[in-house]
Amino acid sequence: MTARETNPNFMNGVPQLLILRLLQQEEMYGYEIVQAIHNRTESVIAVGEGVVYPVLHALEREGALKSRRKTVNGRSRIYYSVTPAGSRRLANLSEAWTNLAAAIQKMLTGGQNVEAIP
Amino acid sequence: MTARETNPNFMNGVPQLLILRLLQQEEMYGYEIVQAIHNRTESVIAVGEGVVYPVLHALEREGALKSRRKTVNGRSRIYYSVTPAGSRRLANLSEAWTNLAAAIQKMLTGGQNVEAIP
DNA sequence: TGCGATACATCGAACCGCAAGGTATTATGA
DNA sequence: TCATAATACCTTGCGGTTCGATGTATCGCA
Repeated sequence: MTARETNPNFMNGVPQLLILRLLQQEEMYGYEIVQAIHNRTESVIAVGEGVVYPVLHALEREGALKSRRKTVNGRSRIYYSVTPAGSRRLANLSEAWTNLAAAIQKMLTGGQNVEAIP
Repeated sequence: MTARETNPNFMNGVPQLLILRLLQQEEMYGYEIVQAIHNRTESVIAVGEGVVYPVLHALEREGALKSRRKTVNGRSRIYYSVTPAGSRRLANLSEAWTNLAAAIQKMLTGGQNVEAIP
């Protein structure tokens, strides 16, 4: 085997994925996202604000999210929602994750070798 | 919320998990593991030797693996197999992964909020 | 005899996620 | 009333993983 291609950091970008998914369902602000992930995964996943905010900024910079300022009860919030580009991004990440999870699951539960490709 | 607990690097240790799983099924050596992961996941996951060897060394150092030298066709190979401690480790990692994957899958496919805990 | 595959190994760079810290406002409650 | 907790935003340094490149040596085959 001369070509040695591996996958660049195949595990990364899960916070990205979750955030995009949440925002596709519903407009949300940073602090709310932190809690939403905590609640909806029943504490299995708990990302802090130090993860969420940088991701939001990066995604907006890349055009996957758009934001609008809104003041509620004297509290200034920045609501984010996905753009069409973000929606496409979500679809890609989502599929990649599904493939990955399936592959791992298969290794964990599955038996021996895959049949050799003919 | 004063207590801000998150999960320490929840995505890491997948190579560990896969390697332990392979070795539980069958004694293998490093170079073989690299290809086995490649083959059995149908190239969805491709970890290089630079990932596998350090993990093997670390796991052995921690007592999760044991090794024996063996020469086949004039080629010196180091075969690894899991110890009881390694088996326990595998069980833990495996369960953690399953929970994680389930939580993410639920967010990706699921609808809205989880019902509030009564 | 020279190239590709086998088989081991290490190291630096890159990257990500985490904890911790910082600001400011509003609500709670002692 | 005055500290504390919760809301809401944000940045930065650290640590740990993973990746890619590189190195060595042997074997088989053309």
